[in-house]
Amino acid sequence: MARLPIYLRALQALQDRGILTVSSEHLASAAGVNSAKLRKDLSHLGSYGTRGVGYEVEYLVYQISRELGLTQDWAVAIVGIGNLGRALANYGGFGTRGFRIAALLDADPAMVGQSVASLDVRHIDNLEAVVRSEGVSIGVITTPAAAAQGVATRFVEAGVASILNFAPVVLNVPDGVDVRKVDLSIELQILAFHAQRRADGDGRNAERAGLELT
Amino acid sequence: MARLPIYLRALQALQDRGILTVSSEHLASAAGVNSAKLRKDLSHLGSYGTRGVGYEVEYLVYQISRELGLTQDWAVAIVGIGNLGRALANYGGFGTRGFRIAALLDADPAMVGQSVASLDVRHIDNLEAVVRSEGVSIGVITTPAAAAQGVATRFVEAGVASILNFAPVVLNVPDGVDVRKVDLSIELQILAFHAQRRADGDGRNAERAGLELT
DNA sequence: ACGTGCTTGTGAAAGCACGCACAAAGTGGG
DNA sequence: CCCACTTTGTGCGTGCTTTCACAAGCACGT
Repeated sequence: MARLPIYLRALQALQDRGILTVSSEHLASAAGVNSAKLRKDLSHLGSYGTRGVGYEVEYLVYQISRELGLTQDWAVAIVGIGNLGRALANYGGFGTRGFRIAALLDADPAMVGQSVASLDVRHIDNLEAVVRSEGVSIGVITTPAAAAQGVATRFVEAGVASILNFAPVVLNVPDGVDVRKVDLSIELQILAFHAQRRADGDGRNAERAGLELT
Repeated sequence: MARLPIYLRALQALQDRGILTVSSEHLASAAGVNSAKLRKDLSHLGSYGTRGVGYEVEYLVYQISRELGLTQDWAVAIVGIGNLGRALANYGGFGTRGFRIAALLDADPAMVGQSVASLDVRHIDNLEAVVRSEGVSIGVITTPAAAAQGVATRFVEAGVASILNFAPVVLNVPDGVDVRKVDLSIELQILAFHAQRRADGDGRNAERAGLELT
């Protein structure tokens, strides 16, 4: 389920506050979901709750981490060391969650050799070698749109079956390869869409109110 | 619908290649969706296609832009000028799509006054004033998790009803306020989850095959 | 030992999204 | 003018997701 990471984060926040057990109602509101949904999600992992009490925070953290595969560590390669690539490389929240930035790659010779987040940027031609030597299993693409498909294909051919794509293109990959897309501009457009619907609705209501007054 | 921005991007790519009309089948494969779904989505905006021919690219771009509210321009304020905030400020893809970065805000006095993407970083205390003077209607939060809720509340009180949140917390906002969340670490966790399921499945199959051979 | 009060886990209903498959509608050639 | 071909728009069945509502189960005070 795509919601497990959210639960995990909420649980870790509770853990930091020293809370030992939590009810589904509580955890659900912290995660922003319905409590029945949360209970059903958790019941798919097994019965880890105690009726009348709730869930033991620490045990649940462990179970969800295991289910998500965070007990092992995943080597991540980032291709495209622009502003966004650098921001990701410097983002501290990965290491603590089982993810290790194993390599930074770029096509620009001026970028190669620079040190970013205590890693040397290497040339994209080394992609296959890096994937093999570092055991990379997750690829992150932060290149311009035009370069993204090529990088994705090389990742796939090198054996990387999980790709996180920040470039604004739909990637074409074989079955069995998992691509997730994050598009900042699309998020803004969706917000604008809802904002306009709100405004349109207000406008229409105002008009109608006006008409009714005449 | 959340898919309209994807269609729009695909259409603009077609437009750049000088293509004048497109069939639902074609556009759907470019956008990575089923053609029936695409036709149903488009039919909700009205009947803009011609049977036997397809859709006129330019007209469809205009209609979707209008539906998304991209014909007006939206002022965006970014709070939290760390690596990610800077990356967003420098990202060029916004201006061309009706979004204008109107202000950059940060709580750190050392950051205030610096120039990022030809904008002066201003202190967070000016949030309400900036929202009013620039007509900000979309707020982007790229602060650390601990500061995010406070910023969100100030945005809401200043009249901003659309928030894009990159901080790893669930924001608490009143009804009528639209929050979208982008969490890089969660995306990686979902990829890891699927990767592990693939691996587990392989393992189980291998085991079963092994057992069947004994 | 027993009842009271909470909380989980889940059956059942409702809602929704997806995709097939086809009728309606337009185009172009003969 | 008609026919064959293409493509849109949509009715309908199917399966998944979400939500409600409640029985089963556990802890605690008496």
